[in-house]
Amino acid sequence: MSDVGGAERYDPAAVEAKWQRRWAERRSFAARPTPGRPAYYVLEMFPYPSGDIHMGHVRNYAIGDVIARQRRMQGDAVLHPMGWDAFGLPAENAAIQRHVHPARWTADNIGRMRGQLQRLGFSYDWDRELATCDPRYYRWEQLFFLRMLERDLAYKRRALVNWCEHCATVLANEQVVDGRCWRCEGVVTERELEQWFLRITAYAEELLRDLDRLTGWPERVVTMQRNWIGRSVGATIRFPLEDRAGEIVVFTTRPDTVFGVTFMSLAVEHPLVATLVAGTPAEEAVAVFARRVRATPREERAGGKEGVATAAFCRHPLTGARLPIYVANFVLMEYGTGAVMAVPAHDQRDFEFARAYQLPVQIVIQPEGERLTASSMTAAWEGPGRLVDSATFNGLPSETAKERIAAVLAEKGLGGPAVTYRLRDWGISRQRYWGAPIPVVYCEGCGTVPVPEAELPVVLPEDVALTGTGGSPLAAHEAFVHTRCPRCGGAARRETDTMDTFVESSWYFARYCSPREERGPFDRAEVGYWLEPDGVDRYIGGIEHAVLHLLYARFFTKVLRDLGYLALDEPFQNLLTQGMVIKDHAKMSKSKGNVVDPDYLVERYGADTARLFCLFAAPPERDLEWSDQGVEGMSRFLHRLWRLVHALARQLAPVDTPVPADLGGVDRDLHRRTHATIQRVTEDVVERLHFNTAIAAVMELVGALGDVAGAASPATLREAVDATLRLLAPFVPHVANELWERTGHPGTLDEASWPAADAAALVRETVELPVQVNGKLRGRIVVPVDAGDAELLAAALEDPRVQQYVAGRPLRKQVVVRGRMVNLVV
RNA sequence: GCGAGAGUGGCGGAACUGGCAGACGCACGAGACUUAGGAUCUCGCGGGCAACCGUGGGGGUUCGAGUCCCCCCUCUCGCACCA
Repeated sequence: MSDVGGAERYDPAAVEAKWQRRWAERRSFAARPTPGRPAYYVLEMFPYPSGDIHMGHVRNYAIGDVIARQRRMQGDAVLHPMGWDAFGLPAENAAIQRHVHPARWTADNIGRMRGQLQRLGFSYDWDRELATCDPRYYRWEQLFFLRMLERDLAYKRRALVNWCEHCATVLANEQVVDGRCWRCEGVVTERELEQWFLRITAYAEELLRDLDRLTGWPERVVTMQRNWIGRSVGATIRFPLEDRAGEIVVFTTRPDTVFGVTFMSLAVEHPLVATLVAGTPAEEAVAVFARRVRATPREERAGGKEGVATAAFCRHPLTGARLPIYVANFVLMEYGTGAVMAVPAHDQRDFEFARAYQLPVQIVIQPEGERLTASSMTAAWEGPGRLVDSATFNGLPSETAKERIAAVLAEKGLGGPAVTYRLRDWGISRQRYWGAPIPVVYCEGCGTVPVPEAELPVVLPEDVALTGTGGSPLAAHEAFVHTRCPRCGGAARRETDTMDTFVESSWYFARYCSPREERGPFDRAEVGYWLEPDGVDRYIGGIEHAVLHLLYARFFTKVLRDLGYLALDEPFQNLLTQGMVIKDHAKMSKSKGNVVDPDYLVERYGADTARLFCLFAAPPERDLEWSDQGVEGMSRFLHRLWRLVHALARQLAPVDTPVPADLGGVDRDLHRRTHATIQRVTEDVVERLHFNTAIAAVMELVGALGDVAGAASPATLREAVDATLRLLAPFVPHVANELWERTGHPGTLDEASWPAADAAALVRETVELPVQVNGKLRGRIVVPVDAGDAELLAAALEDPRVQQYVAGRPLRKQVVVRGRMVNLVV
């Protein structure tokens, strides 16, 4: 290549090292509350320190970095922190397999990954870095737990829980995916254990209601959370037992079908089952059946409708009819009351069950324009209709009947309107070592006693034996387990379960406001400045957390608000869920062998190229198909930019030379293009978050700049080059900064302002408009921008190609849209 | 089954409110510069000889539809015996 302008070759490694050093030395990205400046908090979901940064991280953080850098240039005070979701199972597994302590393993990984992030040039405020395994972090979490305990938002109970055999621990409902562990994909079974729960159900209504306020969230995520919370409106109905005290309470969404009940179905786990069958001939059969159902994994239970009759009966609360009680495999103890009133005529499951066990079908809803008969039915009628054989409710539409019947039940003390949620309380006990200790002790005399706040943190001891042979390592740590009861001073044992790591990630975003604060979890002023009242301005992460993390964090935010820590209803005002990084039509993963190593990319092409490709190849919310050749393309663009700017350097007017008002020809056009690009890029970056089109627009400007290099005046060239570098700064900060410095700017580009489009520059005198004949493009005309309809029409008719198509035929209609097009209908 | 989203060149993707389909990039082709080129630069690049035809398929609304309406097909994701 000819050595244009005497410049040396673009060497990304040298340029990037130089600027990264400078940023670190100057603490360029330290977030400082600045009165009079708008605060902007942009956050990417923090990583689990698994060992290495992967392309998914690079994409996620590149998106966040564009936003952070653009906002800084725009004049906002920006908080853009990074930290580590550092507790969790992989650390423990590594310890068992490789005999490294989880703390060591985690710290090493953090060190390595921090270096990788720094080499990518992300503009984090490293002074605010935090790791959740640090006692200075989790001590506050323990405090929150104690406060939740006081308010009965944390509680312990014996419960059926999801147990992952492989991970040897309990999983929350949210962590069971298709009957398998979310992490290791091992089969999940049921176990009954003493567990700590957080009462997220107390917030079900608010979590659901406030979804409507999350207008900055993708609808998909909102819908998933709505479905997960799963609110059902209906009624509870009490069915008294026959010949003994007690009753079966059911929840139903169809109180209108109550007169169609012909039997009862109980879950095998229902507490009443044992007493109902005790000493009856059914006892043995029910026990066998219950054992079998319990042993069946949840996903397989969905097979067929099966059940066993107990010998017991109950009474219909309104008719007094005698109803047999069954135990059935399809009734879930976790939902509603674990008991179902069976209405075979109007519920498909009950219908199938009734047919299988020859139970009566009683029609009580007749659909519009049809006449169902029990004997001819092949499926339940689950739709609306009018009530029949329902005493005083006959003739009512089913919708009205739902309310009337619920009201009557309430009057008579037989039940009443009720709402049920699918959402369960959050089980947070984990029988594992590498997590935050749950701050309670068990005293023989006093029972469960909270650790006094003054004694926090309950520090996780490091000297444990990690054998992998089962059982919590903490339980084997004598010095940790044996303690004194804070209440009576007697001997006591510590809780040896640790907290689910999702607890740590439920509040970390708030801790970033004051990560070093020791007097409390949050510094009032910092939290007030950065976070309140609307939360993180822009949160970016993968869709896989749509219900897990994002629901827990919402819950925690509301709890912290009610505990008086935060004046905040929702943690994340705007959410951007970025797509996966795909290669060869599959998600990049080690097991598939299709990973691209960011280190290699940085080494070979530089961080700027890696970032640019991630941002250019697809809009953020879509999946990104990896292309090695696409990466080459981005690298070429940066080399071209480097050469062009160097070639132009000597032609540029001094910094800040104003562009004259009376430009002509090439200059006028370049000036206009510069400002048009500023406008387009600003809109794409700030409002649409479509970085791919923003980059494309800058590429066009760079192309135009190359075309007019020799012809334009120094002042317009200076303006165009400066604008290009400013617009590129958030995407490729190293090379943009370097070129900025090399084109004579005294300050750094990081400190420069985001350019503003000048409306006057955008004005054009003439425009080229398409002319259609009968809706088909036939010609183009160049007309003054302010041309009137008549002028446009005349110009259109003068176009030779248009004339050819009109061919003297009379105009039936003409459509003239000023500034857009002309359509002639003949 | 319920819910959400998506189908545009060889590929990734543009076209924001109905108004020039395919911006930008990749791949590909031709040429230039060269001892050489996997560097760089220039030009071309939806299909068709053409009239024309083209945004998953079929209808419709409109002067005009990738965009709006109806029906259908395919794919992705989430939930799923939820009473």
